[in-house]
Amino acid sequence: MATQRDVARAAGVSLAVVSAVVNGTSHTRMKESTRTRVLQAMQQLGYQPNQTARSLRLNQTDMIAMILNKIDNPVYGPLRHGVYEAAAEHGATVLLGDAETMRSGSQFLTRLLSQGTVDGILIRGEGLLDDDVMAELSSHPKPILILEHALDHPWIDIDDRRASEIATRFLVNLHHRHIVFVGGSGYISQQRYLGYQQAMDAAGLTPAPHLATGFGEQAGADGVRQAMQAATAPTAIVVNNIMSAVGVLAAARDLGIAIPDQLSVVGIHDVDLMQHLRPAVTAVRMPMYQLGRAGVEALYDLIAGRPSAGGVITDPEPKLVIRDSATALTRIRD
Amino acid sequence: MATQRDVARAAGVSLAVVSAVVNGTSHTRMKESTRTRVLQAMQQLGYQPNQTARSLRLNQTDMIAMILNKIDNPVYGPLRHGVYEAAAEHGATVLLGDAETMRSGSQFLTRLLSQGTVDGILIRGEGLLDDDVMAELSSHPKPILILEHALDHPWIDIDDRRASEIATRFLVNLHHRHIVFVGGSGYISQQRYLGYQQAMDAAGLTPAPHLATGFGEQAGADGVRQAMQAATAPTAIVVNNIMSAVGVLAAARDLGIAIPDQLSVVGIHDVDLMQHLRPAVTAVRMPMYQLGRAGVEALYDLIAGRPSAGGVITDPEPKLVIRDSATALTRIRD
DNA sequence: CCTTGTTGACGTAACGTTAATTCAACATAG
DNA sequence: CTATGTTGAATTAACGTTACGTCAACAAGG
Repeated sequence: MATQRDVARAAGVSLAVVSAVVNGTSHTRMKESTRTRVLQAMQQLGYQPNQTARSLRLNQTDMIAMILNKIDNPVYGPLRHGVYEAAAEHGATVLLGDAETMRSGSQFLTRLLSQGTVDGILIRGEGLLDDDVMAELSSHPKPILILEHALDHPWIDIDDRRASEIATRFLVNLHHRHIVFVGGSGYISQQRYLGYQQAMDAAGLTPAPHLATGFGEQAGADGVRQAMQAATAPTAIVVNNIMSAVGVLAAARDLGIAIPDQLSVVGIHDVDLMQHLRPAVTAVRMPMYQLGRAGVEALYDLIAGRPSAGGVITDPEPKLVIRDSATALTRIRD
Repeated sequence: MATQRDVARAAGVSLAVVSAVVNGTSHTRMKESTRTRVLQAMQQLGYQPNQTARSLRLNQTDMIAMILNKIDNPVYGPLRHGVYEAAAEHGATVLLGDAETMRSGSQFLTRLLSQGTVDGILIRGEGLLDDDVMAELSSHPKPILILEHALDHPWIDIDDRRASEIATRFLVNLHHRHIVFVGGSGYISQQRYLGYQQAMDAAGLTPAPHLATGFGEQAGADGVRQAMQAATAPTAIVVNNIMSAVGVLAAARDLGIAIPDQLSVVGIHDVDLMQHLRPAVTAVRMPMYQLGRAGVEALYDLIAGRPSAGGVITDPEPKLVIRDSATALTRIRD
């Protein structure tokens, strides 16, 4: 492939001029005629800049890594979009990795740890990374930003507590009194349980214990089964994880429980799928796209050595999307 | 950060020795004691190799790009796993891009086209890339492998025709006679329609015209609605796209059609979600993981200048996973 | 004794880019 | 006419690696 040297030779100018043309440096000036001559030579030779050489020289790769705990989770779709978009605006490309494969010594981790791979790292799912992996990453000279609540790193997160509070309050307003929270483990589930608790308390209702069955479809199914075994079965469920909601629907059908007539369901996080399920699932939409964008901006603040704006995103609030899986309780029970 | 030069100084050896220790070169030899001294110095200084410099020197980045037409499609989960795994075995990292954002002049495309970004490119969804984008990519000196049927490039694909043939034959064996194919546009849908046609012909049945409603949930719903409007409504449907199957279930429910009692449904491609829907969806599992692995291997053949094994993957055959969405037709209609 | 081979290492030239430094040619002001 | 600027460019030193070529020291074989 043609290099700047070839272009310089073809255009009859020095290397410096070609470089200046390539990235519009003001320091090395030239006549407009020279510029076009260089541009023509580039065209003719099919010159393509060499990223590697550029990165070496500038000590900057224009790549950032994003590590997700479960890359397949559809809630990450908008997050990824936000990150890709914002990264592109910064002229950067995204290297996507899965937390599950990030073991110590793995190819991806080794790559990340080596110099000149990425300019910064975004992580969602810090809790799922082994401690030694986090330690290795932390020793990396490039900045790290966590896309959830964190203690040892700059972070930015969505308002999980508020989301479940909104979901719970919605059910309270539909006259439900026995509402249960089907959740999982970890800080995020805990926050969501807190929001549930808060809304229950505010309504003068007794919060049920946290049914921490885990993540995913099976967890939702398990949650429903456990909940329905209680002395007084709940009339409504707040589901921690949107994929769990799928399991909740399945388990309810299997148990012969009609949704929403016998059991109302509200999910946290909204994905396209929810509107195509039957019944379509009422869910709280979280600003994942904005989280992605804000994460990249904060990371670039860090990269530039500027103070980075972190904390919980409150501007686009979690938003309830009402569909068919929750309905008002007409027959008051106790 | 410490460089090889620093390590060399600390260990009292030359640069060449450090480099040899780092990548086990046989040309430059050394005493075992020297080797351990270098290793110790590395440890002490926290030396991390610089990928960028390495790439520049070797003209090889140990990265490959994978471009998917709809990155969020869950059927790509196993494909991605296969690609990531096989790439890691080759010491390479994967740069994931979405065909939707690959416009001419976009950040990602520009990056791909520049030298020293990736060693090769994997594409699924060639048809969705603009012609000028494909032309630009093709002019790239690094090899390109298409993960579906292609004319202008080496390719490797799954057996779509066989898949729908299997699905259709299954329904035929359940005594269905009015079977319809809900599909979309493009080569893949066409192949699947062909498989359907083939199975229908083999059973002496008349294939219905291709109901090409597109991709995704809405397409599935549209397909059902159209199919049920026919003079003789079908008793079974083969759904081209797995996400369409979700839409089929929803539309059937909305129309008051019981699945599988009034309408049997078989999907092509299987994803976790299918077993959690109600009814759980009978589907043909495609070897997407193997496609990913085989794609990487073929790409590395190309990179090494070896002849690459392409064509349709037949070893793990498409496999029917029987669940609850299809049942035998007992009441013979006409 | 010289020749040949082996062990263990060193020096250095690239790879392609960027940016600091230098400089010739010419114009303008005093 | 000289001093001072400006325009338009060329030279060159890195950035961190890798691998080729070289070489000293020593051993063994004739």
